[in-house]
Amino acid sequence: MARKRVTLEDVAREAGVSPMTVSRVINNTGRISQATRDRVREIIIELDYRPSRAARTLVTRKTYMIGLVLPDITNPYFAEIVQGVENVAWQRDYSVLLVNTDENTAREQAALSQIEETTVDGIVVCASRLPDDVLLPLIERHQHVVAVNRQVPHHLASVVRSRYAQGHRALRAAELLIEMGRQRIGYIRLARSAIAVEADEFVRAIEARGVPSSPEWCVTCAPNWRAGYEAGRALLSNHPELDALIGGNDLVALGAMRAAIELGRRIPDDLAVVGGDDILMASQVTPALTTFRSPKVEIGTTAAQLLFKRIDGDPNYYEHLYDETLVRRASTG
Amino acid sequence: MARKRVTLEDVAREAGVSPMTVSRVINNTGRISQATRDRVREIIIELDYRPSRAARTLVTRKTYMIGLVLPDITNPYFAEIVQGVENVAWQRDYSVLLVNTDENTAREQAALSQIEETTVDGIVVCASRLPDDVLLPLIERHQHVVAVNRQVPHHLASVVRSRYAQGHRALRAAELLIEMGRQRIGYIRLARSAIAVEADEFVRAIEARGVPSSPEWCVTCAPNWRAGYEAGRALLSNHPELDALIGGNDLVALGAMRAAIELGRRIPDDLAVVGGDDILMASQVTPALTTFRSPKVEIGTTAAQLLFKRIDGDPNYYEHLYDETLVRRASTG
DNA sequence: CTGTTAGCGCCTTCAG
DNA sequence: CTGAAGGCGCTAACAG
Repeated sequence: MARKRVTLEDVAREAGVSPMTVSRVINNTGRISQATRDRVREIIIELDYRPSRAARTLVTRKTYMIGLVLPDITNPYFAEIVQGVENVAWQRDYSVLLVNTDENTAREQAALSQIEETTVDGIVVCASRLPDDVLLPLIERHQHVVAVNRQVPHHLASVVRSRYAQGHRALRAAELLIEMGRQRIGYIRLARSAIAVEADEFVRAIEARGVPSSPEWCVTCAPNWRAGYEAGRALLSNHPELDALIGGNDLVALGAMRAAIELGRRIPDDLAVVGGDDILMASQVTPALTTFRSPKVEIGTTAAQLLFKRIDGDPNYYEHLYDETLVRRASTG
Repeated sequence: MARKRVTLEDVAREAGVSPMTVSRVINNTGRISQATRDRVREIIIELDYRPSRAARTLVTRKTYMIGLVLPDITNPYFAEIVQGVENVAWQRDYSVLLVNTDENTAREQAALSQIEETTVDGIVVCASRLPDDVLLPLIERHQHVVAVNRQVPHHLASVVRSRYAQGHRALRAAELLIEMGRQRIGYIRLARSAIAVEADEFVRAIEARGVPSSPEWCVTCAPNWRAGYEAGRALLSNHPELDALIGGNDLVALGAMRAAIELGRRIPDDLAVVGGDDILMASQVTPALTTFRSPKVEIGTTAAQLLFKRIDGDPNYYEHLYDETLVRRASTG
């Protein structure tokens, strides 16, 4: 059944040249006469020869693959980043090894330590949930890495992240809500997120503006719709006094908004809601969600480009900052 | 800088054993005394030895990677399939090579012909847009392939697909709409989709029920929200008489529904809308979208399982049929 | 239980 | 412009 694999040597024999010549034709390297080049090409097609990646990798040490580690592919935010990375990789004839860690840090850790240089020429790590003391040693072993939405020492990786400080979104959202007269702002922050602000910091920032706040109005949940729904339901049941809600990302905010509606809150009259990354759904629900637009595909393409810069030999690490712009919609009135 | 790679031999030398022994320890194969096993393990850690995948692949002919080819990762439908595939691969210590073809058939073709057996141990192909005469030769070259939502000869690949015939969803939706009294049903079908029904077939099926229809009420568009929006806008502008709309999938139906709302149609009073796969957004918009629920994650896990069956040596190809169940929501009244 | 031998398929290096 | 030799790092198949 499995007829023997066609190798370089087979092609060489058939073409009456040395394996080396065939190799040169394939890689377009060295000087080869047009005649033999054509002849070899013919034989390659005739024999349906396909080079062995493994053999090539063994000697060149290049895999022509990049790794992409992310927490949840079903979050449209990450799906768009994947699209960006994929596009750039495609143009460079690279493949993308996807590792979806399903918000599981153990899995992420395993992935990062197993995806060696022998598997992949470089790595893009998205919004890692791992603490610094676990993540940094892990990326230290890789020659080329780009971190997305995560601060990492400049000598370890390139970085693509928001121009603003961590927690910026939540604080900026709070500011907006206060300006609009909201006085009791709930906050559903994301568990283990590098960009979340701590509850007490959030409380202090709000109180600094002369508005009451409380750590009781802050809850933490996983970054998906279901978790947001449940967190919102719990928070609003326990604290009916809230007149505004900030979600760590759109999915969470949308889940919470659904819970609010089910609990009879009218939005934005009784309750204003703000999200975080502007996924499609945010603009399509009723009322539409006020959120921050982030350039998702661009994040992916830039991350891939910075990675290829390194792969191409540039010894520097870079930092790319992107802007998040507030998009005001009906959920805040 | 790049300190020399640590190899099996280094470990062997340091441990005072033969490379073969080290290999056996790593692969947990053969009988090794506990003493030497421990000793070797120690040295491996001490030297921070990592096996070379390429070298191993070269001799074993196994890459421990599977390929996943799909048209659009930003469609939540496919994102969930990815999640399913990823989970199974993860359990088996396999990696997933993702190829997002961006609805570009040339790219899909390239991917399928380049992702060789030397790169990947098997392939899952989702909803290929390629015509049979292009797709079949392509998958013929691969030892192990699973096709999702696509009919393929039983001797070429395993298949995961809906229990119902092609076009079932659209026809079933039409039936429902007719039952509910709709008389002028528009259809936005997906371009190059294996599950779409042809316009004239659709028209005939409806007329067979004594309801008027017309090919003019059928348009074709790309399977994304934007395209659905534009198709819906055009269709409703040209044919204000329509009182119902069927979309090829949820994204398209949701886009069309948005267009309808912007054109002043009240849903479901003036216009009923039906979608296709039940993504999260379908249940969250207002009015919520009537659609068909498909077991997306299950599709992914099943596809991966069927693939591993083959990889594990089962010579058979299988066919897994899943059910799509109608979910009636407000968009149809 | 452990070692030896012989490649896997390709590319680097050095000769012509 | 082309070829010969050697080795990348690992494991299969046999010996012991």
